[in-house]
Amino acid sequence: MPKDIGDVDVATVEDVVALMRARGGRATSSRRILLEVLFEAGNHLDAEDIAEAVQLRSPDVHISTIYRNLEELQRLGVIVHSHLGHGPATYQLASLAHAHFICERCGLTIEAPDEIFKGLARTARTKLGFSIDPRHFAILGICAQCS
Amino acid sequence: MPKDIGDVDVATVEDVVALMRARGGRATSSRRILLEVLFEAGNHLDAEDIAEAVQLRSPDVHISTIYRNLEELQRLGVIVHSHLGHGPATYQLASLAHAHFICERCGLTIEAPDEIFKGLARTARTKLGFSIDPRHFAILGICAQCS
DNA sequence: GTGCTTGCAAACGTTTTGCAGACTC
DNA sequence: GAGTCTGCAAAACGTTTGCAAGCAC
Repeated sequence: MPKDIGDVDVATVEDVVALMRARGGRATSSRRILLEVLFEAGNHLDAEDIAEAVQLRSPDVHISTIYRNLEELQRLGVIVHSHLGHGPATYQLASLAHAHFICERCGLTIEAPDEIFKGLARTARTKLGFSIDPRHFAILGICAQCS
Repeated sequence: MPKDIGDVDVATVEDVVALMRARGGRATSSRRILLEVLFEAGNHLDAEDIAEAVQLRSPDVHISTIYRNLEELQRLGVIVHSHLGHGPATYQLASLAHAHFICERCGLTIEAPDEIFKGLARTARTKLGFSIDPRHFAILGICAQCS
């Protein structure tokens, strides 16, 4: 699966900080801590989860700062967000993004390997001229247990 | 593509009203008008669109009544809702539901034919035991014009 | 009359915004 | 010092809920 438009490969917190400074941004400690959390943590973190983790290291970082920095990091292509259901969006490093299957009955979340979309990607491109990126919204359905 | 769990085939407003009464519900005029709107209108109507259309015929119907009735109609399997982007959900008759491809750049919405998902559906079932219903969340990507 | 349904207002959860002060460069 | 970034409060957005009055049966 192709990366999202604008995805950037960055391996460390300092890489991203350098990128932000190169664009005229400042290297603030909220940003560094937010990035540390994103690099260390697992997937499927929503803004609230991230805020809690950041606040363990710096209690006064406000959730609006989290949102503003998440937005900026998306503009830079460092992270992406996805919608796994009706709740809050989840954020992850762009390089780790993947699609999800979610069971409508039990909520089970399966991280879908990219190969599974190869056929659909080819058909959508040849029949509709459309290049899919199946990672933004989850695909609902019924899991093995529930069916 | 299989229908959503609980989908019901109903051809007319009166069919649905009869169904609701059979379950102990009342045949109110807000409900009839809401159903008329759903049967007459095109796809991709959000709650606000529906409320406006209903209010042309009965100005005092409140949007909370619209939401309550939409929810009940979903419980009965008469309609489904889908998420085409970051805005409000859209509602349609379950029998007309279909998947969507949406361009991340220009917003173009393609109504995806069900056959296009056959391969993915088979792979997901055999590899993951998961039966997909690709109609709830749109699939993002880049359209022919934008790429 | 029973009890489902409605309108209204108020709350909800998530996200965005305006502003004045604080910080980075 | 210029301009970015922050915390806070408040608003925005789509949706849900509590309640008392209204309506279908």
